[in-house]
Amino acid sequence: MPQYVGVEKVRLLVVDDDPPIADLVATVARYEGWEAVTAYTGEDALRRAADFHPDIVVLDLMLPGVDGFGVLDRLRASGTMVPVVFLTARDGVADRVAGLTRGGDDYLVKPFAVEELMARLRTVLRRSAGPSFQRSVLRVGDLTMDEDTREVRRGARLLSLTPTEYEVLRYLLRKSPTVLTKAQILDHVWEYGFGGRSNVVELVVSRLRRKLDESGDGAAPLIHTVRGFGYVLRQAAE
Amino acid sequence: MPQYVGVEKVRLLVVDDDPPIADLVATVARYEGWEAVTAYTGEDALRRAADFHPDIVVLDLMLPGVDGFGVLDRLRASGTMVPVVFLTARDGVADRVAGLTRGGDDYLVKPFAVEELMARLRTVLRRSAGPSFQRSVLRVGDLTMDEDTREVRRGARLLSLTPTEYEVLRYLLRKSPTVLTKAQILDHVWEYGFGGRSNVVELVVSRLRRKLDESGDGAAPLIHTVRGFGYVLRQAAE
DNA sequence: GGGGAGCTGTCGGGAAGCTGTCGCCCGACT
DNA sequence: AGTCGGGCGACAGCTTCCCGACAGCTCCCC
Repeated sequence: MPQYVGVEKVRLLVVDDDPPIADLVATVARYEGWEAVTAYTGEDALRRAADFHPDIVVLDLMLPGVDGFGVLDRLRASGTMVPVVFLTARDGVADRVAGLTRGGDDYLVKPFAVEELMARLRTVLRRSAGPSFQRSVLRVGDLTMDEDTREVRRGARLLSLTPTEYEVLRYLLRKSPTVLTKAQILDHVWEYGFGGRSNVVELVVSRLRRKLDESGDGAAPLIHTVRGFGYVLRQAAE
Repeated sequence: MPQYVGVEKVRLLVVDDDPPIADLVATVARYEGWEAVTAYTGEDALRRAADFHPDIVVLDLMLPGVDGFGVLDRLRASGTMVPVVFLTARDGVADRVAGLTRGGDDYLVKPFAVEELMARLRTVLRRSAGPSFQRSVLRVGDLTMDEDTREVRRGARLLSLTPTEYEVLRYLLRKSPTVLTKAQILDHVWEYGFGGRSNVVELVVSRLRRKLDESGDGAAPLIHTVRGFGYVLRQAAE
């Protein structure tokens, strides 16, 4: 499985006053092999930051007490340059956040999809690692995905994917050659709280297949159905 | 027997208000060499978690009193990051669960098959163990089963199994070289409460044998009948 | 702010594959 | 030689999957 960020365990601090959300993020991160710690208040966040020394912070801006900006200011005041990825409500303070996202920082609007959050965290870490960071390119067979340029190619042919298709394909790529259930794909790629208990995943996979394989030259299919279980992305079943 | 998670005994807490279900799970886990403790109420669950320090929790969401979510919140509030596998009724709170399971935790719909639950528990444990988890591959003779890719091979030949066949074979593999009765196989691989007191097991074994041994080169049979008792998977009968 | 283009998800029909029942045959043990 | 458990062909009902058609939505451009 592609490993993005060094060999060390990444240390992540998650700050959100909504425990399920904080816990969700922490759990996903651990699932990726990171170390994660949560804080539900601004004060707690500062305390944790002081003794946990995170490599990256996920910070909700809507905190009771000391709000997200306050936490950020105090973090910076204490001299740490740890990169931060902000979480904000949709119609919230997007403009003010935008001003803060220079450097290695970034932000995401709630509700978000966990794969997207993890992708951004990886990107931010990669960039903050130094000026000489290398491109992140996922590859399976003759299919490549450049996560910086968002270019996806089958061989030399450039594919034009919609955002959803891109996310599903990225997840399949990252997990290849593991077989994923539709529920896993739905849970990781769609926003938490998405109700659709439907066949969206099937549909997106169907559209992806068409784009991946459309060239007349009969390229071998890359996305395989494991009937009764899910989908895999990999070369040649046998 | 393949061992999935370290050398220590896994400590499992099972929380379900239906004692037969909780006990069923606990019994199976103990049979696997784990330590298992049950709780039938939310309050009891929290108490047990506090002094038993489980490595993993099976948590029914439909609890009287403090419900599953409440238990989870309080567990997290007390700082424990123990992974959880949820149980839910079919058309129940599936959406709310989804929000919680996008992490590395997992969930299962009742009624479930015991082997499937154990498989998921092992997977969750494996992944939460750290970034360096390795593939889980079961092997007996020249038969291999990769639990991540779901690839099953006899030698180099790739087999194509249906979900039921896959589950039965996995159970036989995991228990090899123990002889299993048809009742054991039925009880572990089929959902509890399955009515078919029939010859389904024979039938699936029959189909499996054909697929395992079909190659013209007369590979030695791997599934052996112990007449009047059951089946074993192992090389060379004696 | 009106119109258009593209994206996303719902519905539903049709095809393919999977599962369990029936029942006959066979081989093993008595 | 008889009895009984096991093997397995055939089949029917059901589940799963695929994908065409369409409608609501968003975003962008004029």
